[in-house]
Amino acid sequence: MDYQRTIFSALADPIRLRCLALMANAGELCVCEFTHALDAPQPKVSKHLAVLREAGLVGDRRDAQWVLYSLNRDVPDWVAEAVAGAVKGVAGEPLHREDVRRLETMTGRPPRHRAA
Amino acid sequence: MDYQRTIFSALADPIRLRCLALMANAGELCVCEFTHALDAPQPKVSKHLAVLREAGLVGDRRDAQWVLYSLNRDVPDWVAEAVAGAVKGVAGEPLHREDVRRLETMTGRPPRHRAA
DNA sequence: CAAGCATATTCCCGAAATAGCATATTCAAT
DNA sequence: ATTGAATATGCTATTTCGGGAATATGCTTG
Repeated sequence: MDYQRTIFSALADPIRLRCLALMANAGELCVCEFTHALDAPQPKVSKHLAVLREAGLVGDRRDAQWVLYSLNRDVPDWVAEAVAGAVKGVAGEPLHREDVRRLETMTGRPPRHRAA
Repeated sequence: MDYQRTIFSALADPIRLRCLALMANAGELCVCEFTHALDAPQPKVSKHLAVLREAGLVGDRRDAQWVLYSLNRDVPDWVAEAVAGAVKGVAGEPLHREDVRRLETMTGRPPRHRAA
């Protein structure tokens, strides 16, 4: 039952939900993109992404100086369902629209390479 | 964004997840049935049910000396989706099977009346 | 190797969540 | 009115969580 707790605890934070919604929307993102879109301090963002990673909800890969995070699709069905619900819930929020806008107007975003 | 946090925080506890799974399985249940099925102290169960109620995930009604709790179906779609995922996740756990067994073998369960 | 950017980690603190125990409240029956 | 069962609440101790600031690590380029 610890696993369920881990999953839902990971979902129980606005910053983490906003990160998930951004990834659902834009695919792979690096930490500085989250930082910019959320308008939040980098260590804070980094720590929250670590929580998502440790819960197995996201994967990360290094590309040059960036670390790119993306949704992990390889999760149990019920987890995917819960995450889908979470993302839909966040997508309806004005705050999320602002996040998307800030992301899209961000300058100096890292070049996009293909994932493995 | 506080609402999302409330919902997922409510789901981020094993006792509460087990309660939800029991209700999904057996419909309306009174506190003493939860207490017996979960094999947990009554005040603890009562407080966790209060968290679920305050999050809007369950409803309660009084019937004579009992208070009956049941899943609230009148929630946003994304909430229903998240809860469905949670319940599925719990349903696969051995612990939940034991909860169901303890509930079914419980003696002195309150008589079932019809809800309004 | 030095410098600079991107990211992760550590430390400390205040806020919030949880458990356990005792006690209060509510209702039914006598 | 009193008793007993069912439920809720209050209190305290403990733990967990999130934020902020500083710092460390890793990668890239010159």
